[in-house]
Amino acid sequence: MYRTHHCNELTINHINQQVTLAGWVQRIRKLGAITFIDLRDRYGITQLAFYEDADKETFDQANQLGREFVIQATGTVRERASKNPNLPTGDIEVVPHRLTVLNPSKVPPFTIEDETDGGEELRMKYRYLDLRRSPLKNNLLHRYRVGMEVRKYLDSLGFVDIETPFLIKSTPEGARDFVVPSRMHPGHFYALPQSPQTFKQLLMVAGFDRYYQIVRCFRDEDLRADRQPEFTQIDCEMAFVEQEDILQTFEGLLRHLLREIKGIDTGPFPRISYHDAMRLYGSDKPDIRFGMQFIDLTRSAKGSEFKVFEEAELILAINAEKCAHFTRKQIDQLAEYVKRPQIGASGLAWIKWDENGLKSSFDKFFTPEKLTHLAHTAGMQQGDLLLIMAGPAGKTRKALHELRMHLGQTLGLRNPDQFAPLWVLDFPLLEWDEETRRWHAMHHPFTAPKPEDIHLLDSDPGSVRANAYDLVLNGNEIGGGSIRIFDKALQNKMFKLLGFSEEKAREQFGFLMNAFEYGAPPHGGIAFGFDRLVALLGGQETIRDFIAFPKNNSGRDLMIDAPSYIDDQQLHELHITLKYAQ
RNA sequence: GGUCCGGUCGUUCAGUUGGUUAGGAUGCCGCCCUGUCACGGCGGAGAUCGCGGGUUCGAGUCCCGUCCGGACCGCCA
Repeated sequence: MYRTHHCNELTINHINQQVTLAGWVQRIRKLGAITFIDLRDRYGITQLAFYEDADKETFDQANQLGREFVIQATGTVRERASKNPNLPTGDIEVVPHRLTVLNPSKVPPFTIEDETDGGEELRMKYRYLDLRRSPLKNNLLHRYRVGMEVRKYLDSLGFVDIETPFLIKSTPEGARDFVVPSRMHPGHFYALPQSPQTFKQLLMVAGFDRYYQIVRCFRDEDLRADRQPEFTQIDCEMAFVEQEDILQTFEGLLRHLLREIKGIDTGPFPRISYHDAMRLYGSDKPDIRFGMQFIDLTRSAKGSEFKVFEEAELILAINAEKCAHFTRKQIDQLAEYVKRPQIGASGLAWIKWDENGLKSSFDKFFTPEKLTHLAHTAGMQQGDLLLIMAGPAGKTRKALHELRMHLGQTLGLRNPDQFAPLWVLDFPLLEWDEETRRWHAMHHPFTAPKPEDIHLLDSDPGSVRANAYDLVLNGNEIGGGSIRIFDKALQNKMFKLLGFSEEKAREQFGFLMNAFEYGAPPHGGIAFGFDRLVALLGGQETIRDFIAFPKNNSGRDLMIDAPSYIDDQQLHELHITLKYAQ
């Protein structure tokens, strides 16, 4: 046995006991005739004290150690002469009489401290060292805890964890697939699942009723701070349910997590339709920790010589309460922000109401009476700053959404300790893709249209609403799902709308269509982005720090250096010839 | 596919109008130090300024290209 206790265990109650500890050398403090060593393991830190007078040999040994050496120390627990209240073990220290170096260490390339001096790239390359640091270590422990609570909750409701395959078939819908060449079938490829979607539906046909899986999914798209090419979903499906059953069940899941992990009870989640979310927030994942809902001024702002307003399809405003003190420079900076190419607004108009009365960026076009009327229509109070954007509807909503989020951030309204979940309901079933000039499934091709909208499928597909829902937390989509089509005829109709020939549909999804001929129950489900959920519950929006071995911005694993070339023999076996020389 | 930011001792940052012995902090090494816990004090070593070209009497600094990293847009049913 390498140790009798771990490094966060010993207290005043262990005084005079003989103990053996093992761990990493965190820090060495040499004071002349005393040397202190902070010994670290997963659980915490215990101070070792070496005295030249008492035990010269062990003292000399201790002075040979370096940072991150793995050592084993046997000695006596003593009460400290000067205690450290910041440490759970701060009342005691261990005075070793025997010291063993289990393994020496090179000097690490960055300091293993809570606030490390290492940059991102280096820490990714030496991820196993970065994970020794408390913040990262705690993130992974937090992730484990969230996962356990998910399992506890779902298990208590009779959900069954069933594994689904990773080597499956490529499908044209959705994201780009990661693809795996088949050695035994020349020219054939597996694809890694973007999600276990069809399999969980087949499990419903199989009668499993309530399925879940915390499962890896793969999408070959560009990365973001909150997006990795492989990521984890809490994937769920239920049979014999309506939308309301699913909302209740998974609202329960998030409430359970918030209660168990954060000690917060949010009460029932608000619900909003997709239509209203876009109207009031310009986003299908609004952050409702703060107000600043959109105000439609399209009618009331018209009727002047101000061309920007006159020619606009839509005029929207947000009221930044108590921001009338913003300087001209600050407002210009906001305008610059929305004019960045990523947002692409053409400008920003404003009305300021301070102690000197109303002032606007379009004063020369508006009479004072008209300006006053507009300010009142927008619900302004003295001290407020109204920010107005005008232009094509879609673009204006999007840009004002960005401005709202930016303001929320800079005004400190996006408090990571506050949790404001909501359901967004009634998503459109389809969206028109200008590029391919065809309809796309907004959620996925198996999503059921609302029964009352089915008659519009032929005449006005764009206005058909789906039984689809997203769970949004603090401006992040953390889960989404739908009631599925379980009727073969309707599913065929959907495929047709999406531009699949009958032959193509059978080739891609024939297995599902076949299954639907053998008694498919009504069913529906939801999937949560586990990494995102874990990060949000941890008070952050970057998922990378909650994944043990993540990929970098360009999809590389800097530690193992993947992806990489493979040798010709492997290529040969896989019947692959490279078009470009390495 | 595109936009923006960055790359300087092990690490992290500074480096002014182009002329510096390329600087600080931290880490590392050595000496001193009996109560530290971000210990302290003194001293020392440590840099092809990402790479390739160009402008110039002279480039870390300006220009072009390229590679790498980060953030974002497109993309992500």
